[in-house]
Amino acid sequence: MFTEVIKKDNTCHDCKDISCAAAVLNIKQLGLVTSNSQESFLKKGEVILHEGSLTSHIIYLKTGLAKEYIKRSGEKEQILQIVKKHTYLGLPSLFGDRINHYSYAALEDCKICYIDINMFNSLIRENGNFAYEILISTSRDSLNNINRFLHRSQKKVYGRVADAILYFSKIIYEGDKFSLPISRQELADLIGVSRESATRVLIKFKSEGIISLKGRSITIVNMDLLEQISQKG
Amino acid sequence: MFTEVIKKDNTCHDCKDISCAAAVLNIKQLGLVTSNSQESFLKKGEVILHEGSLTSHIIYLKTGLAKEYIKRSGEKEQILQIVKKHTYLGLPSLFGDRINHYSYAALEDCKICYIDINMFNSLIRENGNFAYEILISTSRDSLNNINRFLHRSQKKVYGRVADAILYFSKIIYEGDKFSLPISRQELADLIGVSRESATRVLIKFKSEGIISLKGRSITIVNMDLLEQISQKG
DNA sequence: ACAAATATGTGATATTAATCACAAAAAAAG
DNA sequence: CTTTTTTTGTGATTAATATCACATATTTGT
Repeated sequence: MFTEVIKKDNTCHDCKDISCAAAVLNIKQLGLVTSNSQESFLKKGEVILHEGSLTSHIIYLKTGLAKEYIKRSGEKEQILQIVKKHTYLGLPSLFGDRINHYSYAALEDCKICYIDINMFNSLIRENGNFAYEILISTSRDSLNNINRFLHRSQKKVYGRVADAILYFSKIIYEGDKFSLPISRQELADLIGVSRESATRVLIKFKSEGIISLKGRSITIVNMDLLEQISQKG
Repeated sequence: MFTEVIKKDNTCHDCKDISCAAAVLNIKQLGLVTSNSQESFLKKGEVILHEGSLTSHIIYLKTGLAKEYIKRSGEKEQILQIVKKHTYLGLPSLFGDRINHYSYAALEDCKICYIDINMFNSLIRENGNFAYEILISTSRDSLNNINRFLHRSQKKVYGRVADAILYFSKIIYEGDKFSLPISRQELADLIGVSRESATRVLIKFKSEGIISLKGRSITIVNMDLLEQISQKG
């Protein structure tokens, strides 16, 4: 019985955290994935993947939260997005030029799966439905990222901070009370403003009763107003 | 002989402007594409596709140049990129939610091909190699766009204008002498600055001998310096 | 528990680039 | 070939936000 439990945890077929895409694979293909993938654990703060490295494996985030970012020497860090569990990391890089374009670091303890890229590619070529699911996920990701960037560039600091709070509320935590998984500096890097400006606006929102704020804990008090600020820039 | 020429122009198999992806289809599949697609012509300035519309057909740009942009009422126009021939328009929108997220307008007279989306989708599902090619093209597009946005947001006006000039030189025209296909306002919309600022910087570059400029014609005189300005922001 | 290191908050100042208000030039229309 | 419309260029002004320079918390390590 004990060995059976271990076995369940170790096959993709029985994995609770299986991806939407892998769900369309047949038993044989899933078995292939099982024998060509490797689970691993990372502690909060650890780097999962570094930009510039060659993609030797696909990484699938089974549990936990990570940041997707770029940090070039001399430049300030830019956070593209916060990545939730059940997501493949760096797919566009794999299909683009096989060099990772973004870095990923764990914001919480994470469970990840390394998957062999050659097997991953052959699955795409031999199973159109799998390919289709991957296309859907990369397409949505692209639309979301570009959408966020486009809007950001039209907005002033108030609108951007409002956006960030709504992003954590609606996309990441799906609730209006949460604890930010990132520092003020990182929040600023996520929305492309200075740390000081981000801080100031958060405190302004607090003093105006739009949010309640204590350290990294935020509760949205006046959602309508926050959305209005996000809209109007 | 005359009819043969006509026929050649009208089948995908003999199309000079066939996409990389379609090139991996077999004869039968190409025949299917031929009978489910329709060529069309657009004049400079015409809108090819409007954001918010439902994707009823995939559009493939056979010849000409177009701009990919977003224009919401009240907001200023944002140009995402200039699209060259041999490109599918709006693929991420098709796989995302079937609503077009971007608009496209012809910057030159264009020849386009409307392709039925149901057939396109079934080709992806039944031909993994085709799917793979589509994945490559959407992935590269996504990386390029996000790369451009990320760098832009770190740069001041000088760096952005330099970027735009280099973009037309290296990506669009592949030469250091070209005529801008867009107005000053559109150039500003492409790099996210005001028209006045864009104009001022262009003139500054001209007066410093970095480019020669007459109306919309640009020749890059000092490429090294221009690249340095692009790098240093 | 204490010291050191790191993160956060705050005011003053500087800088950048947008906006405004026109003038000039170029393109389109008649 | 004019007249009208659109695009482009230019100076002055304004507004937004980054930067700097610290003070104050908070976290981490010993």
